[in-house]
Amino acid sequence: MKLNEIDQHKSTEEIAKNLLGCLVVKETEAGKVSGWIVETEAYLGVEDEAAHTFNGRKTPRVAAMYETAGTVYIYSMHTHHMLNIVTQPEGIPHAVLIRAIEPFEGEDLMLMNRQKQGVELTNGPGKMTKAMGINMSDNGTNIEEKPLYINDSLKKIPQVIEASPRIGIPNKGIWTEEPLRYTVVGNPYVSRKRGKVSVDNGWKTVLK
DNA sequence: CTTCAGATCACCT
DNA sequence: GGTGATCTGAAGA
Repeated sequence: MKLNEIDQHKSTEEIAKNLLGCLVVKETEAGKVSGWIVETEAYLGVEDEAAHTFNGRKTPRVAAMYETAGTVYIYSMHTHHMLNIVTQPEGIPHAVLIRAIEPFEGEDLMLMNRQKQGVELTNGPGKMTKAMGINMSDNGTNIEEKPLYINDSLKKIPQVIEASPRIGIPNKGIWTEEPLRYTVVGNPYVSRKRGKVSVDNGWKTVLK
């Protein structure tokens, strides 16, 4: 499948916004799980102090970041995994972190993986990867191919997209405050959410 | 409701 | 040996 959202001519910030509303799908032996992306963050390669590739750092762990657009980069930390998608041509280590999803298919499988209910199922980067069964075996694979892929033919459109500072980035100069985090306003699965939930979970009504 | 410490480990220095 | 792109449960306001 060809992904319109990952166009190498677009900026990483633009792609981060376009990915909101896309469906992430993981197919495992146990079954299929999927959910709509409701929260992303942009990481801007060598100049971004908050990125793992700041100042051109290139170690085995971050190697996938330097691959072509659409490559999956998994970062593990504190026994949690985080899902990233490379956004630029080979050699330019920009990526978008998928921070939260709204469950669609396979919610029963997510419940088994997480032992949590409601928004706690997928409202954070480590939570959604655990719920969907995403792990290091997905590192370096392509987001346009199974078993982990994005389906943009069922895309939802956010009513309002909000930009805010990224989470967990202290003491990184201007990069701590830079609004590179994008959320679907009013969606209950957005992490660290305050305020109330919108009708339709913040999605525009489908008019087809 | 909000804040905070501890878990726990791969990877870097 | 030190450090996190986090999560959780417990304690405080």
